[in-house]
Amino acid sequence: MKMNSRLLKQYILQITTLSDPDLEKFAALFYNRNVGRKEIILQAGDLSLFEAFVTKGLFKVYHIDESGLEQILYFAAENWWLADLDSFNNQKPSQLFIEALEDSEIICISKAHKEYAYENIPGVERLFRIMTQRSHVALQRRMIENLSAKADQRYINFTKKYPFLLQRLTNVQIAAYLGISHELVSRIRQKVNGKKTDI
Amino acid sequence: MKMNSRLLKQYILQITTLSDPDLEKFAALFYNRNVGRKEIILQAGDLSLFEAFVTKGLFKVYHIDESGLEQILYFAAENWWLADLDSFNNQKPSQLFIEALEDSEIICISKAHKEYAYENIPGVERLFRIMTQRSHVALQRRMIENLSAKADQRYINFTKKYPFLLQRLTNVQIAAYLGISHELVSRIRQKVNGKKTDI
DNA sequence: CGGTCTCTTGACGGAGTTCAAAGCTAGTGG
DNA sequence: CCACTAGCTTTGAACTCCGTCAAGAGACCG
Repeated sequence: MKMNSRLLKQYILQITTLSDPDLEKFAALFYNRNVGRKEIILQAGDLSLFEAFVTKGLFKVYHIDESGLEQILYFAAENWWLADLDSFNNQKPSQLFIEALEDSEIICISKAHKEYAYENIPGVERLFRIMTQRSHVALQRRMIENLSAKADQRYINFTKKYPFLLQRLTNVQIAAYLGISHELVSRIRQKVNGKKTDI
Repeated sequence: MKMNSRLLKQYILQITTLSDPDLEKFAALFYNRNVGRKEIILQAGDLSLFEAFVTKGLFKVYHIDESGLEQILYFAAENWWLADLDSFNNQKPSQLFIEALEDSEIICISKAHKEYAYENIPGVERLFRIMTQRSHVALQRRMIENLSAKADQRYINFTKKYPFLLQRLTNVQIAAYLGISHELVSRIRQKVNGKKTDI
């Protein structure tokens, strides 16, 4: 427990200031959970019972449309949060799936404990406001990029932004994130790698 | 002033509970501003000096890419907020433009006044956390839709979601929001309207 | 009235999808 | 430890969707 919450505390202090006792108090509200590869911790239709911080491993957060195709909203590796904001905050059925892509470890907080933290630990409300604002800004940027850039540019931007994820993901997963076919990812990769060694 | 802040107060009470005095105190931090059609109230490169709530009129919030093309992040009519979160909160140069599409009226709050509200009016921090979470959820849904649906379906969804905006927008603006060419918007509209009267 | 903006329509080309086949990799169980 | 399967990647070919270019026809404003 101590080991895993250390990452969380580091993360929080990068965002806002929280006194040491408050930090401990907040961290104590989380519980540990190990998640095996391919394990699904949230299904569409379920109520999201917890919000989680990833301390080890990798997840995909995705949607499945009427024709059965997967759209990946985001990947979450170490130091990322896993949540379906809509389902968790408004206590309504989720439209998303969350699945582990590797054997992983997360620390979780329940809805009740989070409400307790909002009410009783000064600065937690602020922490989550800032976190959400940051995700929102990041998503806005991705939206603009998707509206303007072609597939090959989007792939290149992805490799620049998440180089540490590249070898942990398959083409199929990257394709579902970029909104293109996996065959095209393969072709773009060939083209891009070709250029690299063309010196 | 009284007239315009009434809309704001109504809006806030739909989201969270705020005591009457606190509501007044918060509303008093805003100032009125009239904005003429085609007036630009934020330019890329500028620092965003205020956050605004629209009480009358219509705006577009957009980005311009290297090739000079416009991508519209969102439209804001009555009861919507105008903000470049990144620029306003982190006090760095904006990457966005905000322009009035009609003669409009907004009420604005400065960075300093907003910080004051966060510190001194209980519930304001919570208000903005919830607002940001909601926008984020909405943007996530739009992202998923853009990843999966084809142009005609996206157009249809747009008309269902924002019927009240349709007659206030041009095809060019809708196209810049959907990420397609305005010629295609025209063609899709023909096709869809054709089907409607095909009874 | 003249200029600017918008909408529509057609023709063409290019980007990306779909389908299919084959090779490759890695995990699994006998 | 090898054989087998299942999933991943690559490649080609046909097809579809959509963007671009171009031109004409309203609509609106000064």
